[in-house]
Amino acid sequence: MIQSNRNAYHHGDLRRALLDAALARLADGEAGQLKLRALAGDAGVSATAVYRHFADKEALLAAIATEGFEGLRHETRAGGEDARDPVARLHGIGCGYVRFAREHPAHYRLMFGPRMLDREQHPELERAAGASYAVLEDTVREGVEAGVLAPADAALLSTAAWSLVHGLALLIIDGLIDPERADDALTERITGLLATGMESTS
Amino acid sequence: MIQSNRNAYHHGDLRRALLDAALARLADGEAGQLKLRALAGDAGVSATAVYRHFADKEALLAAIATEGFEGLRHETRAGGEDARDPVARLHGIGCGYVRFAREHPAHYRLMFGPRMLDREQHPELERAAGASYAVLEDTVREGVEAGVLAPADAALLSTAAWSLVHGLALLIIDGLIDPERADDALTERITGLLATGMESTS
DNA sequence: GGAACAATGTTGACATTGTTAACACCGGCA
DNA sequence: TGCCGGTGTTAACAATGTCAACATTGTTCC
Repeated sequence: MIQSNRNAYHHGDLRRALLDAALARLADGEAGQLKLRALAGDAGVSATAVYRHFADKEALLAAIATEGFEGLRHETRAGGEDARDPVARLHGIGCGYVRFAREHPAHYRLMFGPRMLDREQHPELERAAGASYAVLEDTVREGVEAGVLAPADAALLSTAAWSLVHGLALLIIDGLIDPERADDALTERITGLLATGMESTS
Repeated sequence: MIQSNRNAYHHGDLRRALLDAALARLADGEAGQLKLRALAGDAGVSATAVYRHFADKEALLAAIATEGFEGLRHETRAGGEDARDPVARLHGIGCGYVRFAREHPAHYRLMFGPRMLDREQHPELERAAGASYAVLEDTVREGVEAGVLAPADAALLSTAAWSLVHGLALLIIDGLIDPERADDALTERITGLLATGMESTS
């Protein structure tokens, strides 16, 4: 386990360094596409060295997207943590979701940008994405079982909630919603509208 | 006004031909990026001829996106046409919206894909996008004025509705929702959940 | 300890693609 | 008729993903 073997040739953990470089560029805005040569340069390494750690560019992007989904999972979980009932938890999750997208717009776009078909070729991505969705899904199921959410198809409610926060997140980071308005309060009020329709009317 | 001057040199309406080629490729799925050389080839013309009609690739994409927004406007308008009250009209609009995305996935992705910042540099795009959004917005306003929608901030209701259909549309075309389930009925049930929260509770 | 071997980097080259520059053709107007 | 603007062509360049061949290092086994 070498951890920082900077002997001018072997890098130590180039894979990690490349991912960090990519994350840094995403955090900086970096409107356009990530460029392998640039990432390699950031890591102080030759362009083709990338291929020792990633099959191709798509594999690298998949790895980044995977980490994004892990972050999204944490943010949503944290958002719903100190909520008493499932409905309040859903609100927290929704706010966490949109907040993640707002704080990491380029990263979020990458997560949902490149055709999702390739997810089937990147099991890690598939798993991470599923895990992040499960946060929402599980809470909805909880709510249905607790009787506070309409006993409709639970999958339907999850899909609706996901659609709402996903759409809102994208509209915000694409600048289609006035950035002034785009804060937690907006998310809260909007998710509140859907929550009303999801609540048990019994 | 020459319309089909195929004298081996001057094309007649290359601009239109290029756009049609692009639309055809989008309709064919065409997972990746559109390539200028390919479009030029489809039109039977040299790669650089494109630049006589479009400043650059982005301008061509903007033109395509513009036509997409016009199509979206028509589809949503048609969807809400024969509805009696504003709420029913909103349902129709939502279904039309998602249907457009389902029927033209690549086109829809292009419309929202490339950073929206450049919209400010493409007035046509800006206008078309605004007009398509107005269909939804106007109907919401109608509903609020008619008293069937909650007298909350009308902009909030519009944003919520847009978020929901936009998110749903993207989840569907990105394959994140089981294609089996993705039909008008799904849209209808999901928009129904939000509509409940938007309706006037007086 | 030393020799094979796997892992990891490097250089050089190639194909693709967007884009520009310089030139060619065509149709209309003075 | 001759010029000119609009339109299309070829040649070439730069950026970028990727591969092949080679170099270097770390490891493992005798």
